[in-house]
Amino acid sequence: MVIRLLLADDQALVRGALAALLDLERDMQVVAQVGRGDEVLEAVRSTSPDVCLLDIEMPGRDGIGVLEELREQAMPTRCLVVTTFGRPGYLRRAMDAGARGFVVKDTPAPELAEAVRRVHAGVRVVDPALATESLIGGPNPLTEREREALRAALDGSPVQVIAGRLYLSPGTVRNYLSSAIGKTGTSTRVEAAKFAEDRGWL
Amino acid sequence: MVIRLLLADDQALVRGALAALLDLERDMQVVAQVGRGDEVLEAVRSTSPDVCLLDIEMPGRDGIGVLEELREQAMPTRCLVVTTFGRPGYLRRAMDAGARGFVVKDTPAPELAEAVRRVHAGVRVVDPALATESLIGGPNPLTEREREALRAALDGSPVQVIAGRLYLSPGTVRNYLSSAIGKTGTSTRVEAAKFAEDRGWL
DNA sequence: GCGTGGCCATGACGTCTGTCACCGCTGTCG
DNA sequence: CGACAGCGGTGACAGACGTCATGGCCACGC
Repeated sequence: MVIRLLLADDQALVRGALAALLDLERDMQVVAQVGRGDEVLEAVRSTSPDVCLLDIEMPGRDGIGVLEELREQAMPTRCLVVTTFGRPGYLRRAMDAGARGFVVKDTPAPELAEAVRRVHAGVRVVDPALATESLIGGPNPLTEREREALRAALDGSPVQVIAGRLYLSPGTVRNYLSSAIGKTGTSTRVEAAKFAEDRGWL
Repeated sequence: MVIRLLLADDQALVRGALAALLDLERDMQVVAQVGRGDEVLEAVRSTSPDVCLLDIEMPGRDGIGVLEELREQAMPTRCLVVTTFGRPGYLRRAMDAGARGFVVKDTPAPELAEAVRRVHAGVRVVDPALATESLIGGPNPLTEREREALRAALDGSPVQVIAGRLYLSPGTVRNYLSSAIGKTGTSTRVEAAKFAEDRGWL
């Protein structure tokens, strides 16, 4: 009656350390570890774990994408997202994408095992502090196009380059960015992009 | 004859997991864990560990600052920096600040214990891939003022704001940023700032 | 049917940005 | 001493940026 676990985290050290920690629990067993998002599905297929621990930021495919992929394939595995600092927007998107739990790596270690047990039992687990932060942050006011423009503006690229990446006219891009600047209460597109990114709006 | 360890990492889960991993080694014992940079010195004083594992990004005081502090206080502890993805500039600055080793969290777990042993034995340990990356990155071509201007430009602030923070004329700031843009081969200040940050030039 | 809102675009406007030339001042090194 | 590099500033200029008004197109809801 052990809970079979899969760990997905790009940092090998963290992954191995988490495995060591969870393997100490008598009712848990780590049956697979992967370092890339696009390796999760295959690992789930071959080992059929009870619970997946997913990081958000991974090469290959990010945690949100993995959740969507697992749901599309109707895999019975329940997923607990374990990620670095709480971007409230990630919480919303992760739960929408099918996550059964969401905790940050800053939580005390003993709580993780308990969160795994609750997820395995079918209970949804969300870090309470994150949940409140997510509510006060409010919903995402940006349109899809505004988000795309902001994502492309994150690195400071000129409007012409952004327009090229989005196959849009430079004027249109400037309009979207101007709108996003207004909605975020900032004064430059880079500030708006960072503001939105911090809230997980991108 | 066990190696006494102190762990400093802001993510409680990672910290606890690393402790679990390293405590499995017969010749190691974790004697202290802290989650903030400004708690390291006191912990070192009270537990006098043989080796410190330091993260770079921590609240309170970053890893580089901790290294400088420990050296100022002439603490005999040897420090191994264990951080997320390799910013070559961090490597250089960490070693200059007194680190005895530098590895990324992406390294295979078994190598960490070995790195700890080598640091404890007085050998300097540097991830080979990072060392080469640090060399090809070349030296930092930016002047002190250019770095300050870039740091203040990282969030996309307008020149006026940057000038206010640096107590400089807007024109001067523009000149520094223009110079930095030229040196980095970029075309906007935000791109230049990100470019420099990636190389640890800030 | 008609208002609403997102999408895409254009044009005009004023401001900000990036570049360049040039100034003086301070050190430092041959 | 003169050459040189960094620091701080000014002025001018082309181009980029942010704002606004306006237009057409489409989908949705009352």
